[in-house]
Amino acid sequence: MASNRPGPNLSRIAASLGVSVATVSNALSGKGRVSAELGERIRATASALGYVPSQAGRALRTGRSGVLGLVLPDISNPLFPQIAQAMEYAASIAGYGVLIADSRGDVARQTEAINRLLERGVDGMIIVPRRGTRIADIGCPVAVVDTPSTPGNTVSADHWQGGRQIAKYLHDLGHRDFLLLGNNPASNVQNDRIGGIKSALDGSSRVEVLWIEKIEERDGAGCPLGLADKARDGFTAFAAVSDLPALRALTELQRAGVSVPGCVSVTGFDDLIWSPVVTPALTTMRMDMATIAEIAIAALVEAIEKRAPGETSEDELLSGIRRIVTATVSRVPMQLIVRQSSGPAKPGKTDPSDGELPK
Amino acid sequence: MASNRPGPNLSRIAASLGVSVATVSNALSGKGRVSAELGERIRATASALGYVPSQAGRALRTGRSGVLGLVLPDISNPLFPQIAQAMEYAASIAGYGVLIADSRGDVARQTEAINRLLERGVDGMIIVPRRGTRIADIGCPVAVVDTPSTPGNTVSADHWQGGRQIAKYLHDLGHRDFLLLGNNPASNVQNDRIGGIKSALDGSSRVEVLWIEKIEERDGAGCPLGLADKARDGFTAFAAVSDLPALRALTELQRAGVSVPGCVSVTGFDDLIWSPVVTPALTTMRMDMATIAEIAIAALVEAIEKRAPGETSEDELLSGIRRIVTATVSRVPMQLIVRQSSGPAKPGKTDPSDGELPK
DNA sequence: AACACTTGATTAAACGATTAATCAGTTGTT
DNA sequence: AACAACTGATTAATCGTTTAATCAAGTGTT
Repeated sequence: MASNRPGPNLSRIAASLGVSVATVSNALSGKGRVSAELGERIRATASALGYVPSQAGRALRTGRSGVLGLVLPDISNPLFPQIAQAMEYAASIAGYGVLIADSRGDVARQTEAINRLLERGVDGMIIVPRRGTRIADIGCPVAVVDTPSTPGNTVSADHWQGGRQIAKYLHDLGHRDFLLLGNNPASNVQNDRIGGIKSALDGSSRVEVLWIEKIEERDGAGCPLGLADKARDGFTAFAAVSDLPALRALTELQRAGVSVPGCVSVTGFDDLIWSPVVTPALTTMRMDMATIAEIAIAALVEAIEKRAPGETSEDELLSGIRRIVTATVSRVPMQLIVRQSSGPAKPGKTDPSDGELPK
Repeated sequence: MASNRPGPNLSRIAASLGVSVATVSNALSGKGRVSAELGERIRATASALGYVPSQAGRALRTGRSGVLGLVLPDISNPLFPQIAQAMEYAASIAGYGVLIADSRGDVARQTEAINRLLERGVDGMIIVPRRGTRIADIGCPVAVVDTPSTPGNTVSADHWQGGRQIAKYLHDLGHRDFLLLGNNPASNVQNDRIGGIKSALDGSSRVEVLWIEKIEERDGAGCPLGLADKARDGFTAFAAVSDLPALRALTELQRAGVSVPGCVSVTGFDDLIWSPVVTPALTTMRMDMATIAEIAIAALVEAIEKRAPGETSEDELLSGIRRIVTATVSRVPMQLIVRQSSGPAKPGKTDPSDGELPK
């Protein structure tokens, strides 16, 4: 009997005040011409009746759903909570909802996930690409959050600068022998971080890079990385390009009796959930996700809302080239978080028996 | 000039075949009466033109958006990637999209987040409540994923059984002195896990519970938990109710020179991302998120789709009481993942110098 | 041949909001 | 006084889909 959608609609408000729906719509959107007095009365009864505009009706008419898609091809990424939280917050401030899409780590299914979002009529998408995948042209504005060195990147943390900063910090502590730990050399983010670290270290330092996935291909997943041997070889700074390999390094070294930070220092990137609670707590570089999300969403929303209906001519021109939005600020500085896993480099050979600073 | 939504709509297909839109709609949905031959022709041209139905139009007409809301009040929870991934997958199979909502850990903002979802017209929601928050009646079907002991729980892992299982495993290894590590006693999930563990240990074992947040209230966040002292007191099994405290215990013990699993065993819950890669890799209990998500989504979808339009009478009856959906299977078994952080209990006093099995 | 069914299609009315076009008054200008 | 300009409101069309109601034609029964 009753209408299947709960709550009042525009016409119910209009009827209860004896005015037309158009006037109610105008009053609530503030667009047409409505007298101040009537406008006030309309707003009052609208909120009294608990009016909630129907997104479906609005979407149908305006052609905009008010929803953005968030594509994280590597959803198992421990950064996901941070990203999702920041994006959802920034989007909700801008009046948008966030629809998630997952391609279960499979690069081929990334397209499928994107299509699902398009079918749901998202107005734009935020894509955090997996390992430098290039984003093909899709039918809506896209913000790409990867790394500044990637062509087409909209906004991201300044991974290179982050690398320089952690390198400088360790160098200032006296470290001259750096073992860098990465997962996969195909990752633009990891390469930038490593590039930044290397660029900050002049010829006075020794730098070696260990790619974990390559080692695992040979020795199996979860295999030991032989870091204690590296410590014996004189490496004192174990700088991982993410907190996951940093944690791996920390536990492997600890297990082998190498004291951290007594003998060697271990640092990470991203300030993941566990970094403050492990012992010793992890020194790391944090991304300013809130700012990154804010910029990405703002750029996206601008691209969505500036396109007045019926600009297909210019649109066609753009779509052939790219629909990837740009932002004036595209690199957001990273922040050094100093905790207990890093300390002054011990002069001379590493001695597993010293440096047990308790606490 | 051109229509602002790209791609063809029903009427374009209808026009190009010289039939009515209703016939096209019937053919594509398979609902009305259409001759087999024409139906085939319609489907062919629809896919040839790349027809994608407008969710907005459909939503407006049917009153259903095809979108579910996912509410995770504690989004910084490291389980989030697992949950989001599983839910999104199960939902996409059922033809639904997933809109995320975050209340930034703030219990008060949970209502706000739920309202945002309602305003976007979600057809139902999955709520993973924060620490036993009771879900008030909201305007749509809700699936609650918490713990079987919570009233109103739709489906969840069988945390109690998981506790029994890990306890039995450790007991069989010879452990008799258990230190259980939890974060917060207000969490139903953690209490159930602890309850399960305790229930599996008869009088022959010593069991003590450490609530980390209580210790941190006194000593500050990230403070040492004094676990090495506990090991000295004779505790050999450190069973945490989540992998985060387990990792904390592991690193704190290692740092203090207590060998794991040589001197003591450490176990966790949830099989979080880092569990396989730390040294020693963490023995833990895994939830079957895929199954949980499948059940939750199925129950939700059934509640959504069974409600024929205009059942407000019965609806009113229900809404006053509860709109929380139920599933026939409400507890999903957990799975023991044995890795290297657990081993046989050493008889006699703990000696920090032994048990360095280098794998 | 008159009638009832079935089949295959069309017509038309929603769903709820937005907005261009229009209209009736009122005020202002010359 | 006549006309323009402005104000405050209404009318009506539109977005794309679904679906109940209707209709025309063919089939079968008596």
